Amino acid sequence: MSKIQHRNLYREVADRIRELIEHGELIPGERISEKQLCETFGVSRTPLREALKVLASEGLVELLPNRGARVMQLTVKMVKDTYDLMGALEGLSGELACQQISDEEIAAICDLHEQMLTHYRNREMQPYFKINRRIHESILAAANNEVLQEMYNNLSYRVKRVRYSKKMTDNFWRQAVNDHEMMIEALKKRDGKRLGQILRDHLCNKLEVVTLAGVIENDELINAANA
Amino acid sequence: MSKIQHRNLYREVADRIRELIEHGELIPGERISEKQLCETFGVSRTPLREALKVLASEGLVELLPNRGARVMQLTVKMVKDTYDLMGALEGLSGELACQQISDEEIAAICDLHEQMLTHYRNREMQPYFKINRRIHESILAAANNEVLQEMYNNLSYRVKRVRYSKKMTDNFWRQAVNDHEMMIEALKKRDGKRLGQILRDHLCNKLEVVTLAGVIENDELINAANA
DNA sequence: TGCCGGCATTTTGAATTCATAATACCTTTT
DNA sequence: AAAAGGTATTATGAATTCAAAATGCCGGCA
Repeated sequence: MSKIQHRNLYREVADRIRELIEHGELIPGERISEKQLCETFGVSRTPLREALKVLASEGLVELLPNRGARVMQLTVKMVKDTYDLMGALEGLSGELACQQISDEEIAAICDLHEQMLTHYRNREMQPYFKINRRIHESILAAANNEVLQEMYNNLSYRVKRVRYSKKMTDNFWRQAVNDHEMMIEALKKRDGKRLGQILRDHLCNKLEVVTLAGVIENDELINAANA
Repeated sequence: MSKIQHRNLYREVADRIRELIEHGELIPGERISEKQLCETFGVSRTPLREALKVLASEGLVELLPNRGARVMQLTVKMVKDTYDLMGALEGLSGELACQQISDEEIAAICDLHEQMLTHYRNREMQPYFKINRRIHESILAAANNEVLQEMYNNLSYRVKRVRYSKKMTDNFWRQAVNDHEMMIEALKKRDGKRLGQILRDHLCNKLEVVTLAGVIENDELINAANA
């Protein structure tokens, strides 16, 4: 029995705008016309503006007083900063998870790990990433810290756009899988310090940033290079 | 030359409500009457409701659809979770700070540290905490990661209310000062790993939570015990 | 030709109004 | 007297309206 979802318009609208940003249909830096969005969504300006306020405090859009809203522009530094943060959060999630994770949960993660390995051997990128993501989510969930989850998801959303532009070279991929092996090992031993360290240091996300940093200057804007 | 502050009403209102919450004039769990707040602030419902949306995504208030807003109720678990997170963030700030902090910045922090020690020796609680806070803020600033700063400040705001109820026993205090000595040492050596570890493990905030946890059950609400 | 200033238009900010969901109160019935 | 149901009231959700700021356009002027 799932909770009844009283969907307010502003939540709905916020979700839709998030999608638009994620899929690159709203260009970063470009001015968001309230009227236009109102028309496309078929709502009045009130819920739309409320949605923009929420998105602004999530860091997805920027509100310039008397000058409307625009999609937050990401710089390489911002992305790097965000990834540093996410690394720390993943590390914490690993430590906390080890303190209380059940045998069943560990088994489930090991199972996911095996599936991931299969996808790796078959060089199936998309399925690989999907499982990869689920593993990290499982650890995050096992940490049993809602505040942490909320923060992580928020950060994750901010940089979701740039994930499309990642390049997965064979070397990086192998390294990533190797890290996951170590992770599983640490998890089985419930070695929180070690799992945390692995997650912090070797966040597979890092390589994406490295890739990016090679191309774009530190304070330069990230162009909306999406799929 | 400071930036011109275009103060929108909703920002102003949000700030005011934050103050009300912080000072315990809005009781956690108690329903926030829109009309009443509108009258006290002398604004219409539109900016008020926008402010509430912002505060909600900051985690300070809770919006129940069709049922108005209420000040977020803190449970001991939530506070503990938040402090775990803040510990991780402080740890990160230490690591990052060591990578790029200048000699001048280190000197400034050492200076603050000396001031703090004086207040400690004189048993001047309030000044001690003030300087203590400034030290942590300095390290956070030296980390040069705006996203991190933003997150930390947000988390800090959420639990600001409970800080009033902390008890500083002699033992805890001595321990805290001792940690600070180690911190300074690590900072001088620019030993990021170590500074991070010290900050993570021995966040002086932790003791407050411990104190609290001794009195209140884990999922119990924290009563609005303010100064 | 290029720049400045004023008017018109557009867009945002805030108040008001209208609609609908929730709550309280009162009546009715057992 | 207590409970159930229905109506009245109140509070919230959303649209509309009004006000003010910003932008754009045009003409005048150097």
